[in-house]
Amino acid sequence: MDKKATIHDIARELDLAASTVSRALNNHPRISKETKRAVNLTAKAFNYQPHRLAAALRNGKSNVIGVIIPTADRSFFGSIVRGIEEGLRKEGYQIMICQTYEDPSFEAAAVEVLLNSRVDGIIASLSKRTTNFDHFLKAKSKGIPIVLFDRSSDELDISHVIIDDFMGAFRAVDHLIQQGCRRIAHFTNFQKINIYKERLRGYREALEKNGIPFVPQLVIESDMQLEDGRLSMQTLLKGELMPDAVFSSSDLGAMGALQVLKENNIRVPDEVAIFGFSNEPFTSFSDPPISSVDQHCKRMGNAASEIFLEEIRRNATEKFIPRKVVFTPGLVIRGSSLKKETPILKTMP
Amino acid sequence: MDKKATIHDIARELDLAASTVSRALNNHPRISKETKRAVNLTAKAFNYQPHRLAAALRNGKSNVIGVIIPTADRSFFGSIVRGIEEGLRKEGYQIMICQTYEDPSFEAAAVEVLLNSRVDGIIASLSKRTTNFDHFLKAKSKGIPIVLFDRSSDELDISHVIIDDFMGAFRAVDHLIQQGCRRIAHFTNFQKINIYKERLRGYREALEKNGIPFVPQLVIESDMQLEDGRLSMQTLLKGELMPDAVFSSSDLGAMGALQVLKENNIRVPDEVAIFGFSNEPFTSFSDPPISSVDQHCKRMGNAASEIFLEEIRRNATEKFIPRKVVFTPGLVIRGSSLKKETPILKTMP
DNA sequence: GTCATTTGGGTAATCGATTGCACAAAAAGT
DNA sequence: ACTTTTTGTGCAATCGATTACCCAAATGAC
Repeated sequence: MDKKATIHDIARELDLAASTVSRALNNHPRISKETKRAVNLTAKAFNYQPHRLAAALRNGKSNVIGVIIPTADRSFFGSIVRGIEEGLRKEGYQIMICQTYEDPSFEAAAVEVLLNSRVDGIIASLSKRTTNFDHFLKAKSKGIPIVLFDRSSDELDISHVIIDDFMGAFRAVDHLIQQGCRRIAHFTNFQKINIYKERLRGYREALEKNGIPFVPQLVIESDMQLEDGRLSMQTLLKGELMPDAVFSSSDLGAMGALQVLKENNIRVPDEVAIFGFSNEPFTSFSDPPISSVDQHCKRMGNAASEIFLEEIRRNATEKFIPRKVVFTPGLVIRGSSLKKETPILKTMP
Repeated sequence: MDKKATIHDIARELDLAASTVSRALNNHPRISKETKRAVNLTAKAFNYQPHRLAAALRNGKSNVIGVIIPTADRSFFGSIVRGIEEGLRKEGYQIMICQTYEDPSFEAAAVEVLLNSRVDGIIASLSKRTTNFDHFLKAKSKGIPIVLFDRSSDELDISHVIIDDFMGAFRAVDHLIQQGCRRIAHFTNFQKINIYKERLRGYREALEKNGIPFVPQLVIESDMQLEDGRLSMQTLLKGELMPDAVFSSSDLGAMGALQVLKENNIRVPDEVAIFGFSNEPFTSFSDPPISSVDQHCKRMGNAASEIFLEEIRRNATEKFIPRKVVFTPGLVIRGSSLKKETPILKTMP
C-alpha cells in the first residue's frame, strides 16, 4: 500500500520549497543548474511521478480526451479508436471512452460526464437516433474542441471528418451498372441520418446518370443487421421485381443478402451482384467475397485526432472556423460484384 | 466559453458556506431540510455539476478505471471493452483505455500513466510478449484492484478471468477425432504464452486419449495472422504428412488454411476439416463456415468488472485472495468440421 | 432556572501541482 | 561606493470538493 512520492517529499529531502521543486522539474529558467540536478536526482530516487489530477485541477487541462462511440465491439469503431489513440499518445493524451449504445440520452450523459471530468476535447460519432445536438453545442461553448467523425451533420458549426458517402455509393452503383446490372436494389437504414441519406442519393444519381429509372420498390428500409439483410432479400425474392444487384448500405445487410441468395441457389454475382458498405473484415472472407466501400477508418481516426490537436493549439483570439474534412472512400471490388467476363480485379483509391 | 458553476457560486448566491453546500448536496444529516431544498434548487438553476477531478483529488478516488488491451481494433477486445463498460457504468465508473500494441514497454508505460491518473483499478490483458509482471505487481501494491482477463499467468497473485483453453482445445480436437480425423495438424503461436501452451496441451491430450500418436511435424508455429495461416497450410501441403484436419489456435489462421485448401480444390471438411479458436464474427461467414471455440468475450468483460467491484468493496483488513475465474468455452460447430454423414448441427454450451 | 444535548452550519485544512509576487544576495552598471 | 539588474528561491494563493473540528443557538432534562 505504498504511497506515491510528491514534490513535497522531494522538497523536504533537499530542504527546499515545493515550488522550487516544481519549477526545477519543469525546467524553469530561474532555477540554478545545481538545484535542478539535485531535484531530478532525488525525483528519480523517489520514483516520483506527477499526480495528473492535481496538475489538471490547477491547470484546467487534464490531458485526457473523451471519445464517444455507439459501441466498442464493432470493428469500424475499434479501428477508429485505435487511429485516435495512435494520433494522440505521442502528445501525451489519454483516452476516456464512452459508449452510447445508439441512445441519444446516453450520448448526452456521456458528454456531461466527460465535461465534468474536464476532458480537453471530445471526439465523437453520433448515435443513429441523435436529432438534437445541444449537448455538443454546450460542450463547444465551454471552449474545448469537439470533432465528430463519420456520423455528423452539416448544419453543425463543429469540425468533422467524414467520408463522401454520396461518392462511395455513386461509384459502387456505377460499378454495378458497368457490370451490366440494371435492376439494382438498395438496402438503407430507416434512421434517416446523413450517411444513409447520402448513400441513397448516390445510388439515385448513379442510376440517373446511366439512364436507369429509379424504382421505389427496390429500396428497402431496415436496421441493416444480418437478419435484416436476409429479410430484405427474401422480400425481394418474393416480389415481382427480381433485382440483378443489391447495393447495401451496410456490410451485414449485404452478407444477409448473399446468404439468402446462396440458399436459393441464385448465383452471385452472375444472377445477382452484391455491394456492401464499410469494408468490414468479414467481407473478404465470404464466398464470393463481398465488394465494399472502404471508409479508411484508421485514417479517419488519425485525422480526427489531428483536427483536435490543431484546434487545441489554435490561438483563442482567431475566429473559429470548423474544419470539415471529407475523405474519398475507396472501392474494394471483390467477387460478389465482378462478373466473369470482366477480366481484372481492380481496387480503386 | 461559459464556465461551470461551483459550490462556491451556490454558496455565494444563498449566503452560505461552501462546506454547507457540499454537505447539503451529499445529504449530510446535519443540514436542515430547508437548506438542502434551497441548495438543490439553486444547484439545478445554476446547472451545477461536480468537478470530478477536484473530488477525486480530495477523496483519493477518481471513479475511473483503466483498461489495458493490446489493440482496440479486434472484435474480441472490443467486445470485452463493451462488457466491462456495461458492468461498470451503472456504478458510475468511467473507462480510460490504453493500447499496448503487444509491446511490453508500452504496457508498463500504460500502467504508469493510469496510476498517475489515479485510476481506482485496472483491468488488463497481457501483451503477447509480456514476461515480466512487475508493473502489475507495483500497481497492486498501491492497493488498487487489478484484474487480468484472457491472457494471464497462474503464478501471479492477481485475480483473473480466463477461459479454460485446455478444455476448449481438447474438446475441439476430440470433436475432430469423432468426425473421423486422424492426422490433425495444429497451428500455434511462437509466443509461448499461457493460452497457446494450454491449447497445445489440450490438443495433445485429446490425441492421447484417443490413442493417436503425436506428430511434431504437424504442429506449426507462427504469428497466427491470416497470411501465417496460409503459409502454414502451404507448408503442410508440400510436406509428406498431409493432415486430414487443422486445429488452429486463432481464427485467422484457420481462415488462411481454408483459403489455401479451397484454392487447391481440397474439399473442406471432407478431405480436411478445420477448427478455429475465438469465434470471431467472420468465422460464420465463410463457405463453409468455420467451427470455432467461443470465448464468451462479453461475459468475460462482465465478469472482470464484477471482480473489480468485489475487490474495491472488500474490507481492507481481510486478507487478499485472488479470484481466479475460469469459464468453460463453448464449442461452435459449423460446416468446416462437420462431415456430411453426421446429421445434426450442434452447439455445445 | 441551570446544565447537557442536539441541531445547524461556519472555519480552515487538505488533496498535489502550479505560479504571481516578494525578497535577499549576487552581479553589473555608472 | 551606490544604484540597478539579474539570479535563485520562498510564500501563499489557487484549482473545487470534502471533512475534522469548533461554536452558537435551540431544545431538552431535572
